[in-house]
Amino acid sequence: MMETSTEIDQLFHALSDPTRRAILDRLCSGPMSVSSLAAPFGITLTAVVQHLQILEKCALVRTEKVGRVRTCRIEPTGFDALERWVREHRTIWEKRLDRLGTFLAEEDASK
Amino acid sequence: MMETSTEIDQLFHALSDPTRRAILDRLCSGPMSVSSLAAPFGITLTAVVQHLQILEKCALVRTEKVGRVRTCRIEPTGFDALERWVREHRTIWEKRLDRLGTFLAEEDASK
DNA sequence: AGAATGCTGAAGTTTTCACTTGACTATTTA
DNA sequence: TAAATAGTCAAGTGAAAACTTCAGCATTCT
Repeated sequence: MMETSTEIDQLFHALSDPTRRAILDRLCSGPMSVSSLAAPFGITLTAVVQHLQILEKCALVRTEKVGRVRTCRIEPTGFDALERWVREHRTIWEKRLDRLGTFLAEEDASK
Repeated sequence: MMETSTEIDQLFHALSDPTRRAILDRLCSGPMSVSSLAAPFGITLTAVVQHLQILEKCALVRTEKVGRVRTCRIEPTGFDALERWVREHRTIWEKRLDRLGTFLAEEDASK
């Protein structure tokens, strides 16, 4: 169902995995090679690379290969997209809360 | 891997599905029974209920059954948790960018 | 040159996910 | 009271997700 696999789908999906969020946290201390990035996680290098591909696809991470070393760094674009989504939806949310407020006020007045 | 299935995992996972986000959008126009909520989606009632359970578990939706009708409404708690996560991580992100700035400045100075 | 390092690619496994079917229960309505 | 309505429950299906293993291939070090 839902044939439109949007950017935001991928973004939320990427962030829903604790290992992936841990990778981001780790990259916050600065750029890193894949293997030193992978070191503290108890999973294979391959698995970490797969996570990186997912993070890269939604612009949370950027990687660049020089020689045999691939360096990974945080890419803020994806995070910006998340912030945008949150900001847009907060206003909708607030509208709804206003409506609820009105409803409660009306109910109160009718007593 | 990663035995700690935290709240934020569930939250991001819940929001990663387009149908689930559509359900939220729909509920923004006000509380609704399960069947009228489900009407525009081309999936079974059962499927919608399953989505609702996921949304309810991470406090994005609240439901209440009166008689044979279950009324669904938005519950802002989950959204608050998301905003908190974004806010916390924006500062980390910014720190990283500062560090990058420092790095670039240092590199510049050494020329 | 030879060995170690850093990563890549393909294929397989297990678990989780989104969804369905169909049979059932409780509440309204006619 | 019978029939329609609103939702529930248990079990099953197919595809995607999160890994793994293992065999390769450049690059760098000795």
